[in-house]
Amino acid sequence: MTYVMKKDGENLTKTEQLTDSMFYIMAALTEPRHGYAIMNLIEETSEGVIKIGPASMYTIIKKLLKQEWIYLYDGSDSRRKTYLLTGKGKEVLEQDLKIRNKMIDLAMKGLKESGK
Amino acid sequence: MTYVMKKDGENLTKTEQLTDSMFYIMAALTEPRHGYAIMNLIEETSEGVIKIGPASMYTIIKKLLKQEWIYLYDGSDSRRKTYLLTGKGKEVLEQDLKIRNKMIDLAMKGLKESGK
DNA sequence: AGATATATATCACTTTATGACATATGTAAT
DNA sequence: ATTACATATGTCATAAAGTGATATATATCT
Repeated sequence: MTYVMKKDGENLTKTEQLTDSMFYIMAALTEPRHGYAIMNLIEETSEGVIKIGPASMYTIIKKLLKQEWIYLYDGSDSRRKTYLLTGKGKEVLEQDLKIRNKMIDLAMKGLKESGK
Repeated sequence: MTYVMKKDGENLTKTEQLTDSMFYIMAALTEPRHGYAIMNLIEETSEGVIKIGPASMYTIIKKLLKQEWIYLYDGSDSRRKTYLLTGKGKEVLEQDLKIRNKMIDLAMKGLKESGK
């Protein structure tokens, strides 16, 4: 997702789909969580299928911060860094979700009709 | 998805999540389609957000054939190569869908509760 | 005949993801 | 107080995945 300024100054959002890993992490950051907790949440939610290791986790967090889709929510605990979605981050996640749902509908409709 | 043979000979499926692109293409192959048609379907379904170019398309088709998740459905037309999910492919897609839905639920529940 | 849309394919390059490792703190048991 | 383990963050080199540009050929339309 990048924000492009049109000639007339109106903001238009040029949409790009999130990668899987970015989506998972942002999905977890609708409420304040720190990296380690996000890793566990994703693993639990996916029944152990999706595992985001520390390398992926902290690489992606850095990227999301840079985009300003998440922010450092509470640095009070020096050991745990807690993050949360920004307003822009929520918008990006919502837009992504919309497309993800469309693709899932396509797959589910197709499987149903192929009589599985 | 890889199939692992247990000591007792029972088949157990060790699950791995599909990449986005693999998922999109497999979602399109619940009915017979050729590469070019898949590209268009994905672009249309996603309202132009997701674009799979020929490089990605044919690279991934090759990979899916190798895994035997799709097969060459009808080579009658020498110009168009039509593909379809195999039984194994359907299973993989269904399993993937299950996890995708769980992650989407997490995101939607979170967004809702964050009062957006 | 020329232009455009359809259709498949490959190559070199970029982007993204990750295993292995390093570091440090909290917590529980001996 | 020491060992051991879970928690927690971080980096680096490499692997995996994705893609823009380009090439080739056929079909369709004017």
